[in-house]
Amino acid sequence: MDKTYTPQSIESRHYQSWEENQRFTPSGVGPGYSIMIPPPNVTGSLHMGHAFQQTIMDALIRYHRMTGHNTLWQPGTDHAGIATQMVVERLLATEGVSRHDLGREAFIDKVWEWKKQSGGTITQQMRRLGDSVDWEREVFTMDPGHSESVTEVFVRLYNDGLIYRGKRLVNWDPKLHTAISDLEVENHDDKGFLWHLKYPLADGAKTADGLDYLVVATTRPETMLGDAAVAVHPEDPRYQSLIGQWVDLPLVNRRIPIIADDYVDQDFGTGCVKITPAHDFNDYEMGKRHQLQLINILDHNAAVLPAGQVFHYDGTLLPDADAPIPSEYQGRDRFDARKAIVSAFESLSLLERIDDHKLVVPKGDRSGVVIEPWLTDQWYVSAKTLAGPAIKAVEDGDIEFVPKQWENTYFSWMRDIQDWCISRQLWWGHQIPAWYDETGKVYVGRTEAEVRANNNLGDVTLKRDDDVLDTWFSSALWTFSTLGWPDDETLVKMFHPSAVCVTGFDIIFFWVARMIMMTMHFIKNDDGTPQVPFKKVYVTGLIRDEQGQKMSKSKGNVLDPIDLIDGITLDELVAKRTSGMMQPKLAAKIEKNTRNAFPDGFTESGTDALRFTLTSLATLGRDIKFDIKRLDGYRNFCNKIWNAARYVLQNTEGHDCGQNGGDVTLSLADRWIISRLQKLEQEVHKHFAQYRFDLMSQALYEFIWNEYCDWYIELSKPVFWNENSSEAQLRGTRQTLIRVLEVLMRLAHPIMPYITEEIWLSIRDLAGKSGDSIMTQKFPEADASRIDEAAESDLEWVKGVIIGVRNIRGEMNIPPKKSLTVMLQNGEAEDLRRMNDNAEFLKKLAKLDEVVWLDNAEAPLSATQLVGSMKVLVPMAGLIDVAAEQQRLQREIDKAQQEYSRITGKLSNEQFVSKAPAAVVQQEQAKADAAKLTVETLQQQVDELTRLG
RNA sequence: AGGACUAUAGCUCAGUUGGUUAGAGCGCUACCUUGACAUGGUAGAGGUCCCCAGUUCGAAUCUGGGUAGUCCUACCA
Repeated sequence: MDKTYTPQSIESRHYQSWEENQRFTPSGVGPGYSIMIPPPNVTGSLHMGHAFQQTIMDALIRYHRMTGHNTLWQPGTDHAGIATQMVVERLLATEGVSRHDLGREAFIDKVWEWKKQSGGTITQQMRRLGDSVDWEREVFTMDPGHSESVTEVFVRLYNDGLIYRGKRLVNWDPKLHTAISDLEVENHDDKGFLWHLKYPLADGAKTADGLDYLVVATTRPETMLGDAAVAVHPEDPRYQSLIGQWVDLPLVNRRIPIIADDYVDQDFGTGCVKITPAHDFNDYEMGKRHQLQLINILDHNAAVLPAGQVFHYDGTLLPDADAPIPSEYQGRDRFDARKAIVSAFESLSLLERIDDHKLVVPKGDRSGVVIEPWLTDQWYVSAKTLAGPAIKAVEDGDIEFVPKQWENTYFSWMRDIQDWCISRQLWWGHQIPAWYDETGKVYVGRTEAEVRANNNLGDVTLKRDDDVLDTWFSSALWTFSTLGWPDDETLVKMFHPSAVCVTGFDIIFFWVARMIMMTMHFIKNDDGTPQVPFKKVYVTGLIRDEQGQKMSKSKGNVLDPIDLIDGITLDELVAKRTSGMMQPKLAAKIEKNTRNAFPDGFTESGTDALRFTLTSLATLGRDIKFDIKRLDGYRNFCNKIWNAARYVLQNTEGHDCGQNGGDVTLSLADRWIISRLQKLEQEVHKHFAQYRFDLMSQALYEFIWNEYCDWYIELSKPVFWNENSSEAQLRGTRQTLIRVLEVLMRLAHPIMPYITEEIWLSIRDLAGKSGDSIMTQKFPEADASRIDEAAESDLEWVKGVIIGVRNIRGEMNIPPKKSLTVMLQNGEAEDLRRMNDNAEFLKKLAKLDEVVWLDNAEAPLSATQLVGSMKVLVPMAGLIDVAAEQQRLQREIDKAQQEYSRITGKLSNEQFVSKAPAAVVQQEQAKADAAKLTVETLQQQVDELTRLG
């Protein structure tokens, strides 16, 4: 092995070998265990969140592979309709070409081209991360197989009456020219205005106050062009007499009725509300109740139409109805029209006042522009029906969220679920399998031929629906469509339901909930009951930057996991973060922040260190602030492992490690580390079962560094370097040294695949193992018979003495090189036995010349530490300042005295003694006794120093 | 408006069913280049567990209230 740990030189080598040897392919043996990767957007690249989730998935997959499961990790990427289309359009825009210039087919060809080029980025990143996904089964959501599933699901849902088409208000994105679902709308708090407009009463009517107008308040004055009524509360005394009367709508000269509806809040503004059913969701509902006219005044750009279009609620145009729009507003953008309309009201003295107003503005999550409620024909999924079983599955525990509290989030959304608008006016995506004849009648089928055949259409002209489906409609089928549904269900039987869905809380609604609904509708258990897509949902926190900010490209604080693995200079990092920005103005700020946060860029850490860092952060909380210091620490940990392995090899290679039998004598240290190892194995299994990757990492770190390296390796040295060691003793320690390391490599492999493979291959033979890769080895199982409590407490005693001596050295500034004589006094028979058994360990690790047992003999002037009741004495003879030692002892005495008083106080409380469990009382009593003994013994020692000194 | 979550060492975080002297890493202090490792070793300093009240023999942990912060959902023109 090389002297230094260089991750880059081992990582690519092993990944390539795993892939070439098809180690990621399901074994075909054992119970099925599968995870379907949340498919990343094909045109993007993986960020820290992906690295985090994929590390967890890979750890689970590798663990289950090693515990004998038939394991499949299904990879793939998502076509991400809007996002991808935008990326490609932006690319085209740099050449001055729009998608309309190209036409639909040519544009889609361009997208495929881009996908081909960019899709490799993600798969390359996944390989670098060590993901053991089954590449042979990789799926892209626009692949023919997946597309076929999408069509099949659409057709079946349509036939089941769960998909319908209708003209309704939708969230319209006037920039992207498509409908989007509720979930894709982000509500932003914003400061705006409340315009108070006067609407003159018709036919000479007057208000209770004698005014000849009503005042309505609005945040969107331009919508008045489409007003259909003014509403008041039915019990509002101010307007009782006006209900059923009319107002003359200014500018457009239409009469609109005054209606009563208890939706109106009497206390807000004037208590009068203008109703625009075609441009507001609440108004739409009210309009429906009162059969008001639906007057659309905007086009797909959210610019004002030449004339209002009046619809009925069944979506048909009312050709006779008239909603004229004055020419000065026609064709003007909504915000432009707003200004013009406000000033028109002002010049007509119809603008009462303008108030500042805080409001919530809906914006498209992709485009960022203000969403317009707009009347269009769209396809919907009746979500309520599908939601029923999906809710029940979680209620019944067929699906469990980890952590559990996310179930509430899920329930609250599912129980109030709205119909899902699934059509998108895009070109990139799964085109809706619906055809229209010349009368506009719709036919749904898998293909045009099927539609014609099923409906006896002969050679009637049919036109396919232009729209595509919401990307999430397709990804909702992910768990079963990737397994070959509907053509071949062999793999569905083998791998479905998947074991766990590892994802972020931000897509519980988008994806998790919809997967559950769709899967349960289409996939059934043998007994005919709906089958869930996965049994667990492991919800991870979001990875935030070092300040706790969400990572985003526009903030310039994203981290590319590969940069952490390979390292990157500050200049390169700055360049990366400031390139291709939507708002180049921010570049200077980003550069400054970056230089400030990472003045040295990143040094190479390797995949294993990154993965270990990510798992150690995987607590069951919400947010994770990514602290680069943690990564540094775990890179050092990898280095520690590397060097420990070097030590092990140096002392085992070319020696007899008992691979071929032979007598073996185990030292106390050997028995101790073996015992500790069994407990570690138990712990790791437990943490996997409970998804506590943080505790698992911590347990491994703790064991490897603080037990194996700090103590066990050090304790092996006295055996190896003692010329009196027997062949059996040497063999025993070599064997333990190598075998414990070998087990540790298997235990750590799911988290740190590369370094464990590298080391495992070098020590395999010495450890008496065979096989081509650690990946296919059995995961360690604890052997309870090897737990040795006696060895553990003996070794604790040994450590206690050594630490006691080191403490005296440290506190008294005795040079580490200086050999000491140590005396043990006031001990019991057990202490004597332990001393005799472990003299070599003590001498070597505490750097002692000798250890002397004092029966009743008087001790010389000494510094003292206690191990239980036994005194560990370091004779002072010129080494130690008496006063200093007395002071040090006094501090210890004070501490113990405090402890003693605290506990005796507790014990003298009758309530405590009578009500607390006997074991607790006993334990407290023991603690009190120990503290008392400490005080007495140390006090005695202080007196002794006074007497002798 | 409703709901969820968070608050523990200078920083980033653990702390299971109430019983610890409240832990880890990083950082800090002192000492140490001994033959796995200075990406290291040894020893150490550092905490009003956000505040108040309650339950209990006993509260970082349970309950109620408050403060601060984060997030989700909904939204009155």
